Amino acid sequence: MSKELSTEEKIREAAKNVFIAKGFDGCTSREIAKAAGMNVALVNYYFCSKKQLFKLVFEAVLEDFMLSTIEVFRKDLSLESKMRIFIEREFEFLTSHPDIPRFILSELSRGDKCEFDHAGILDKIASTGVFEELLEAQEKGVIRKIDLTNIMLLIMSNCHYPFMAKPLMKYLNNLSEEQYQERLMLQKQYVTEMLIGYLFNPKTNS
Amino acid sequence: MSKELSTEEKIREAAKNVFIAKGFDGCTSREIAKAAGMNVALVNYYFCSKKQLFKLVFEAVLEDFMLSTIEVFRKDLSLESKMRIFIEREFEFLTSHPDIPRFILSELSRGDKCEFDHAGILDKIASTGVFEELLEAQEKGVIRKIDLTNIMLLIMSNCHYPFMAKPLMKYLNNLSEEQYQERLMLQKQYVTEMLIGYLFNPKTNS
DNA sequence: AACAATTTTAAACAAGCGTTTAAATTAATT
DNA sequence: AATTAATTTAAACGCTTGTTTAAAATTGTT
Repeated sequence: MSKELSTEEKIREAAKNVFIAKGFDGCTSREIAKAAGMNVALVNYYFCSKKQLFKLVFEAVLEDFMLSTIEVFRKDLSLESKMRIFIEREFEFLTSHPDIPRFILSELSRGDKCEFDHAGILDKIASTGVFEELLEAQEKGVIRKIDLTNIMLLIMSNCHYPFMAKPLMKYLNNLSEEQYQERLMLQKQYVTEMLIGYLFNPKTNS
Repeated sequence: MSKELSTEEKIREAAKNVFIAKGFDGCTSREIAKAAGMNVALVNYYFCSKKQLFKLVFEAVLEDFMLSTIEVFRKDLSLESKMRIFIEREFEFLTSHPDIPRFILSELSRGDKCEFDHAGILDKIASTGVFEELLEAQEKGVIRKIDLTNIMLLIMSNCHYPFMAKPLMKYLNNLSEEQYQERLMLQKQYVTEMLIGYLFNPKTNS
């Protein structure tokens, strides 16, 4: 635990936590400064404005979120193994960062905050070769012929939503935190089986 | 289009739209009043405070959202047919109200706004007999033996998330509104097939 | 028509917002 | 050690926030 973070880094780190927890509209510059143990004016000294600080934080979080688990597709494994490991790691990442999907979708949905620079993300995903691999597998009849957007949606739906819906599910079903974590680990298995079963070996299904 | 709404109803209606679009933190009392064509003071005259108005709106939206499509389980159809029709109507409802899932999950995740009264919702869902029907189907081996919480999660993930993720998916994949609507309609089919295939006839799968 | 109750309005309130300023402090350079 | 630059601070700026007030306008009642 090296406490050797610069003032700028401390503010950026605190801002990330506060923004993710409360959203851009739900927090104040003073709250961020206090969380970083700093004076309010320092936020603008280093980042010009709350808006600009948010833009920096959001872009970093989005990139980290989209790229953290995609690396598995560079490995030399079968597509099915990659898919299983990808889902495994996606659940692992979200267990540590359960608020990030909601944060990203919420802030993106009111996009007038600032224009986000996402240019590189899809390119970096593409650089793993995952898209070519999927298309090739479709032509070989290994996986179902579905638009990649829909495949992404199927996988992301089943990985992200269980974490986003935690307050609702705990509330409706009166579950403790531990109980919900149990359901999450079960959900990971079900989701993996279901997605693999649906996407792969399409000849036996349709 | 009867414009015969009372002042109170006009404010409630405007508040619903503004809250759903911008969130509790993202809008002001004056904005709601203007959207209703009313004076600011009238908001507090009829609803005491912004917080209380929000609580009323949120509870109504949540109840409407959770109950709008569950009625199909009262019908006299096979469980599989009910499931298909349920998903169909869920997508239909969300096509008209695409922002509601994100609204509910966002506002619930920072629950200190006010305590929400949800007591009746699960009871009303239970009154359709859907839970008994599912448990019975599980004992008969018709559907996979999975905790109801996980079944709910599977269905809700695949119905809600595609609408919540619209800004992200349009952005990442450079899709027009029309193109995304196309994917949504395809997604409905895929989700239906996948869920039915996974949940039903479990003997042939595991 | 006169009165009372309800509804609507404009104006104001203190408190908090993002941001700026200018002075105080620390660090770097000569 | 003296001087300059960079950092940090406390205080203030104008503005918006949620809410309240008290008067005006409308409606209902006798």
